[in-house]
Amino acid sequence: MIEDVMRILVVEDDNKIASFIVKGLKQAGYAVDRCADGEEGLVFAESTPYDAAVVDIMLPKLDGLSLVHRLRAKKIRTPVIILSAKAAVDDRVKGLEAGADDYLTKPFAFSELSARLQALIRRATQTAEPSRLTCGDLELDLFSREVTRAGQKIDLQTREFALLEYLMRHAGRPVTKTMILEHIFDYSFDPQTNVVDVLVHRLRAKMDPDKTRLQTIRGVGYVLK
Amino acid sequence: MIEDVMRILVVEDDNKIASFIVKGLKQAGYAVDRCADGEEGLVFAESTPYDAAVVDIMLPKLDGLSLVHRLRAKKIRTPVIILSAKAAVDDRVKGLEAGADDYLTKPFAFSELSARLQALIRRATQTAEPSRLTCGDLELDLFSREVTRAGQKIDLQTREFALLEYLMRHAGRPVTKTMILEHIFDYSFDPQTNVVDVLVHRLRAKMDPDKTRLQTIRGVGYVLK
DNA sequence: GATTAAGATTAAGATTAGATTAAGATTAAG
DNA sequence: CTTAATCTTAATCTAATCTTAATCTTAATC
Repeated sequence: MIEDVMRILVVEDDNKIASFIVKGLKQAGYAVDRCADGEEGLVFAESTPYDAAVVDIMLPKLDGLSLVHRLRAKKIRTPVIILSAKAAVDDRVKGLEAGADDYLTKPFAFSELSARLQALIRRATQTAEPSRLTCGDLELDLFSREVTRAGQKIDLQTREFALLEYLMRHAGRPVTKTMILEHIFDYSFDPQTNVVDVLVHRLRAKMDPDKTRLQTIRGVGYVLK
Repeated sequence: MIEDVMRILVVEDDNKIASFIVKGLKQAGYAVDRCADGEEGLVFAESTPYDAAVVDIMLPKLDGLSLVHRLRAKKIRTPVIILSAKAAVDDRVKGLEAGADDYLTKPFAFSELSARLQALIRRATQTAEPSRLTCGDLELDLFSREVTRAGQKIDLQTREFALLEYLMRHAGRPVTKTMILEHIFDYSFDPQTNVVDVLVHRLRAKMDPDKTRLQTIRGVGYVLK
């Protein structure tokens, strides 16, 4: 199965809490977008297929419960965890009624959020993430973040690692520059630069200098053989 | 450690009692498996490293005492609480002779079972837990709180010690800043400071000034090699 | 073979994460 | 209550890594 990096949407107006969540999730290897109010959150959640969303209940413009409600009305079933200051049973019920999948009261430990997110995603996708990808003599361990080629350890930077992971998940299929731009750089438009070319070059230098595995398809993009 | 949910095996043929115990334990945060007869219980207990087992004495196919006896014969030391209808001293003795760790007579309050389980697990993990961690030439004695590197004694402050212990327990795997923040500082929100960086720096200065062992993974955290 | 466009390569400058330091605050010990 | 140890904060410094842009190479087309 072809899987990308898990994408999480965080809708939270408090900058401190938001940055705490975003940082933690990024460190855990998720791609994270953050919105500061409900309306923005709705737009994002509608336009991008996130693997899960973390939504505060108290939000400017459009509150969390209404956000979830509207999403569900539009048949968007992105798993949602509601964050709330109140632990009241009534609130929990309201949240679940609105169509949320889980409910967490502040303050919470990040590890708890992380565990619940993972559980939600696993439930939604019905698949346990493999912790290691292989492709020929290439091995990539998602957990320890180690990459080896023919047993030789290779040190990669964050972006390089993300690119190789992406390529390995699409092994044998062409990966366009636009896809890379979107997934690794979070650009939704062509920034008219050669960032991707430079990144590919750096990755190749470390992991496939002869270009035997990571090949160019002119006019299209790249393939990992 | 949050990631290690305690696993409990319940071997009880009476569905009512079993579901009462299982529900309660799950609510208390344990991962619970249930078997309805002794043979099945034996298979489960042999194949999975449970943190504890709750075993009824009267069971189809294989009674509770024999089950414990066979487990012990196979050097499986999972702590076991025996459940029995009889409060007789004689029975209690038999249970303990068979290798059980505790004995509870029906009917019992769930809180009592829970308390005894906790006590058992604590006792078991304390004895099972090594009093000293090693990682290459690094040694950390949890009892005397002494740390040595290549035999050289190193004086660490409380936080530094806690961090090193945490890193050693996760040796070879990346430990994110958020994990450290939560585990060592008990912050459930990003305090927007560099406490972790400073702590890591202090630990390194004392224990690995060359950064050969405690390495940085940019954008993620740290690894102890 | 000349022309042109895509991609590769390189290096400089900008940016950012992390390292280092030190001062002030806090806590524990005497 | 005083002192010493330790912790937190914040400012500054350093090095990793990202981006840009210029130049070079290769492949396709006429």
